[in-house]
Amino acid sequence: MSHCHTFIAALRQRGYRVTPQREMVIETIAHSGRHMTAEEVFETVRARARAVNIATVYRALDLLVEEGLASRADLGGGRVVYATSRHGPHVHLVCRHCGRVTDAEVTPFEPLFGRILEQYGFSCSPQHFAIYGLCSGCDSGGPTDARSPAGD
Amino acid sequence: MSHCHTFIAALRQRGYRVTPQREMVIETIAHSGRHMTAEEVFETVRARARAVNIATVYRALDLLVEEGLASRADLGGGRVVYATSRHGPHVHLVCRHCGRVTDAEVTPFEPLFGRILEQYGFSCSPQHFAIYGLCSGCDSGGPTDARSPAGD
DNA sequence: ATCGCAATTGCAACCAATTGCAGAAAGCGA
DNA sequence: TCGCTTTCTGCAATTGGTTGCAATTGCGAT
Repeated sequence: MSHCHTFIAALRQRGYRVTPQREMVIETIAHSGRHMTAEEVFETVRARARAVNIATVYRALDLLVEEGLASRADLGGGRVVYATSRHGPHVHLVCRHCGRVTDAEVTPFEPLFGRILEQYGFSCSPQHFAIYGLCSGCDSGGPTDARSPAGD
Repeated sequence: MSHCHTFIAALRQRGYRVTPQREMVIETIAHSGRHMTAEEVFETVRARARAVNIATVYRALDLLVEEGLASRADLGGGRVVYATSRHGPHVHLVCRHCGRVTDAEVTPFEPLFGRILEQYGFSCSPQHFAIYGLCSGCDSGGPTDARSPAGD
């Protein structure tokens, strides 16, 4: 189901070496079926082979992203998550109050992205960034920033 | 034009102390009229008072954001920029190839944000994040950048 | 103007992520 | 299967940003 062998074969085919470390990183993100931070990947890999170094995990993830086999999404605030490219594209809605991440369909964004392309010549990559805001729980009660009562 | 005294008065009114460090940070971002990184603010402040510590600049900027007097935009890849709240809201389009930032109007986004609010109960804060993608120069194939930075 | 206290700062330790380098090992050819 | 070459890994040092704490200082009370 997770097609690890596909990713591994892709690496080999492109002249990269297949090492146990890379194999475990691939299996980790492929089996999880969700987005993971590098730290989470590291912990999972380390449960199987304690000697693996975190620098290696970062480098393996970078390689996968570079080769288009995985995607990296920057959720802001230093949170970066990875998933295999088989994890379909979607938009991350990140609550800037509670930090919760909601995955949203890309479809409703497409007309807007088309318009941005027309107007600014800029083609959006929705899976690579996060939309900041407030989720339903935090919007109703919590105080927010973003307003300047002292304006002028 | 930069209304530093307004921000300073706002701080004092809310019970925060007005220190030379905070004053210089406020003046720096208010006078620049653009987005600045913490490092840039630090360098500017340090040109006036060498002894100021960068941790203080970070804390001052955090406070301003917390109090709604400044806005923080996370451009991804660890790039975080600050501006006073007088700098009107807009969306940052960040090219993930050449790194160029284009400021876009918020207006065309609003219907979409309304729809996201309906569907997910999530209210977007467009000035706080960046839209990743490829600018016209990088999208067309050529890695060379030929676009002028659209304001800021 | 001075006092006193709590907020604020500078310092240094800390943390997460990145990088240079020497040794280890993947994978090719023999 | 055995070396050889080149890549890859682990380690340790480094970087950019954050945090705990003692010393400093803004500012209201006196």
